[in-house]
Amino acid sequence: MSEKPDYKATLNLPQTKFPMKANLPQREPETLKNWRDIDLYRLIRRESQGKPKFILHDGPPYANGNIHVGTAMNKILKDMVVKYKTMTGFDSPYVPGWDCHGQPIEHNVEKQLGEKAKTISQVDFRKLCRGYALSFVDKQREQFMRLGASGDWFDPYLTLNHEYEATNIRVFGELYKRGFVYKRRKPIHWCIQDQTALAEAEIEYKELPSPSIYVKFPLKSEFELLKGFSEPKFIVIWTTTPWTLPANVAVAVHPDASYIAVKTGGEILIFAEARLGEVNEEIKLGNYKIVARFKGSDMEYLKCKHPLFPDKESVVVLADYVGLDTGTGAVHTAPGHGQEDYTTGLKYDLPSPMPVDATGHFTKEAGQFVGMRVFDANKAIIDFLKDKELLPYASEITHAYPCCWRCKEPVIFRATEQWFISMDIYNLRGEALQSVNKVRWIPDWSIRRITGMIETRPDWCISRQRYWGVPIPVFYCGDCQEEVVTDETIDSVVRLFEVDGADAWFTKSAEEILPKGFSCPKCGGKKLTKETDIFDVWFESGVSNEAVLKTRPELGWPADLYAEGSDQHRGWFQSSLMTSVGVHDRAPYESVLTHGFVVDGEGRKMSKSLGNVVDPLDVTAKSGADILRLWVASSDYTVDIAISPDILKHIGEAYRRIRNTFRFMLGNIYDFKPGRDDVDYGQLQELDKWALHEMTGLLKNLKAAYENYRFHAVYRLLYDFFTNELSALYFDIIKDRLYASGANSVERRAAQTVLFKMLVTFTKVLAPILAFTCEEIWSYIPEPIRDKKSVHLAAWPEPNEKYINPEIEGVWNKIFRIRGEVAKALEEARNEKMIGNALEAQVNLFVDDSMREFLSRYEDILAQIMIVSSVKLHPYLEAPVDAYRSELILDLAVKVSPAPGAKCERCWRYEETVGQVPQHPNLCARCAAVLVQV
RNA sequence: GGGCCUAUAGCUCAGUAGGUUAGAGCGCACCCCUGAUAAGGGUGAGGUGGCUGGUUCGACUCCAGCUAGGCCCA
Repeated sequence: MSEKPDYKATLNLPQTKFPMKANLPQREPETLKNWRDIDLYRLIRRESQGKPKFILHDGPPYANGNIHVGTAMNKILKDMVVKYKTMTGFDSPYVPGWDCHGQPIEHNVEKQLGEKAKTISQVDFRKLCRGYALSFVDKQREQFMRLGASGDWFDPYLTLNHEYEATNIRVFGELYKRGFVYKRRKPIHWCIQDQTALAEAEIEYKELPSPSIYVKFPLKSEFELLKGFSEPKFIVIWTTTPWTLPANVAVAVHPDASYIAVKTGGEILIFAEARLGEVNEEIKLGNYKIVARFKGSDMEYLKCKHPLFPDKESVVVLADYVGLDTGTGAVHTAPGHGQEDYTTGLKYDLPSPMPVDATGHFTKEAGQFVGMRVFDANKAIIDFLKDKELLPYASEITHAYPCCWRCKEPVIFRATEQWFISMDIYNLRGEALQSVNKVRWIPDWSIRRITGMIETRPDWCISRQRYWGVPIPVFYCGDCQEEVVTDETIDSVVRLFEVDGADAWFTKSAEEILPKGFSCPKCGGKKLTKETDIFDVWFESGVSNEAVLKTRPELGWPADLYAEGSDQHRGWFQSSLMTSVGVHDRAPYESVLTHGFVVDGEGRKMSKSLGNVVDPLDVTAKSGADILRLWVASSDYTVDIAISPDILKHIGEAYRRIRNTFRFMLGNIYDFKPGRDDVDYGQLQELDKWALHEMTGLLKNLKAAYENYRFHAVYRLLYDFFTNELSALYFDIIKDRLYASGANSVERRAAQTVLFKMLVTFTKVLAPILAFTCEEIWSYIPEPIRDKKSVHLAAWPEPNEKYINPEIEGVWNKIFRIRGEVAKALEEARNEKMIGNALEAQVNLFVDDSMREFLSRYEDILAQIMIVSSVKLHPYLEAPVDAYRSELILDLAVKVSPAPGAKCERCWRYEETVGQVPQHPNLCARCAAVLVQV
């Protein structure tokens, strides 16, 4: 029985326990547990001590619901920044935060309470809100941590913390002192049933009938363009809310629209020309004549008599929003009853009467209509107008009308006193714009957006009529009604909140809060009352730079970076800017990075109704957080980024490619001991030097990409390198050396030296992205190199200039170009069934003299590089007609022929040296020598 | 309706300051290998550059309009 020697066993084949299958959903939680066990975050803090700071300040997500793919992406992005900065020598603490107050939480707690919501005390209600918010902080914390984000998760900042709440007061006090704060009436949605203000999200629209009437406003001013007519003149308006007429102060017309004066039956009516047809149908103009035609702007500042109160006036104003699709092109304007009217009122400095009380009844300001409920007053007003012959048309229409989410009754717009931060009194707008210019905005169009928004934004309304939030710390004198805000009052509230939190505002009286014997600075009154409004939550999150960056010793102000979605140009970027500029005259950040929104594969936003929602928890559970992280890294976040099952599938495939590349490196260094087996640079083969050169160039590009937060460039650079330079070239070529050469031979150790360097380098360089996988790989790296407990503690691999070798790059680019052409020729030979494995081939290269001279220097390794058994050089002119002719390289022909010699049973190359060594008749000389040595 | 932004192969991305047949990787097809093996290698087929006009000798690249989509306003 002749047994063939088992030559396979004599090869140095890869060995590693690093599994090919990632099994991330199981493995990642183990890694997380390990990080927790060693308290990685503290370890990093300790090792970073004394290094320069890099502060990425976390924008607080709202403590409500589960995280979604957008928030997940945001946290991953931030984590990649922090991990990178940490590795590159910065002390980069990350303190996550949560926005814990506000209407949505209040709303959900109310829903849970049901009927009980109406009887529960304010203090008890706030307790429930707090519990609700904290429960979601817990939930989201787990979810964020699962993504691999490193941070001070168990000591986050919460806007409901006492000290944080106190900061609001301090900042408000400062802004007040500097004169930015003022009070003014502004219309808001108001439910007259529940007697409460409503947020936009608490409004439901229902189809309801409303009166539809035309009202004639008698023209009081002399109108130049109608000078020749003695008839009474009227501007005709259309409205569906007659009850708002008592608050009328103006009639708005479109500046550019054409208006006409129509003479009919002894009077002249003015309305938009475009509306003539319908107006005629509705008020039956009869025998009419157009006596004048003019632009809306011609009527500006004309005065009308108020149709209900003859001693009052209504002025004609211009407004772009006046539409010509319905009505008369003239709009009754009551600044207290509508958003647009309010804006127009501000522009023209109109008074803003509010003749409606909180219960929806007219006050005495409404004259003869006093005491009526607004919706009931419609009829009375219509009758009154009919009586005065100011009502040319009355009917009814059905349209979408806003209703209260809770009681389902129609709501009204009602002006109430609100607190504002002025953009212009002390030029906060201008200061903010200047500050913006000193900030680095990424991407660069971001500055256009923030600038445009600041230029046009209205004053900031910081008050809400709510329970769940931080009270606005203002007192009122019971005697002179004056608002009282002094250093003293602010200090006492700050101290109170620091100890007892904002709840104390609701449990203590003004007297208890204020210092003993405090009296009104103006009149000396002693009976003070408290403001009932609370802060807009944007004000709260806006002061985070003050409450967090300035108070936590490990942080610093201003932040180096804010990184949020592009919606925050209006939100947090701005609220933070305004509070900071208002108090410190500069932005709270040095740079701001903004990313787009997550959309589906078609670029559409995610919505339940479209059924295209991707749940990050789902992805993590099924594929792993590293898949999600790789997806984030692979996407260009400066625009909207897409996610879909299909995209995730591709990411999964890319992940496997990356993982296998590492597995190859790990598998081939199993017997390599750094410090013992390293080969000096000078002893490396040229190909090895080429690999190090390429790696060094890559490292430089990677650093530049990371520095500019261009993670998708990092991903692409690495992925392409793994595929093109490593898998297809370097790895493929060195396999022969690694497997077949003597285990301790220089050529094998040389390749291992390079592999080892690459392994360590790439593990580090990918760690900010594949946080889990790189940690896993790290645990497989031999001890002396793995001096840190975690790859995230490791120092960034800086490029080694020694490896830069442009000459080698030139040479090998040339060789690889030829290799590419050889591959094509081999493919043809394969298709012709001449060969299968390329090792069955001999490659005959027909090249011109200079090329031949160049290649002859590499003649003995060309076969190895082409991964064929033999390469022979010939003059180009000798190329046979059936040779493959290159289209890429001038004067290059390739003729593939069967390799001479016999197949070595160990290395599978066809060698004429097979059989030279008698003990191993089936081996080539090289392999035989290896075995003899052993 | 307004502001900012996007639109290059099925997917993710490159494309320098307008200039030869628009690139890469993945995926796909076919082939090889079976000593990276639920791996690896090779070859190849895929693009009216959202659409319509304009400027130019020449436009994916500049301008205008339109369409689709995103964020923020109204």
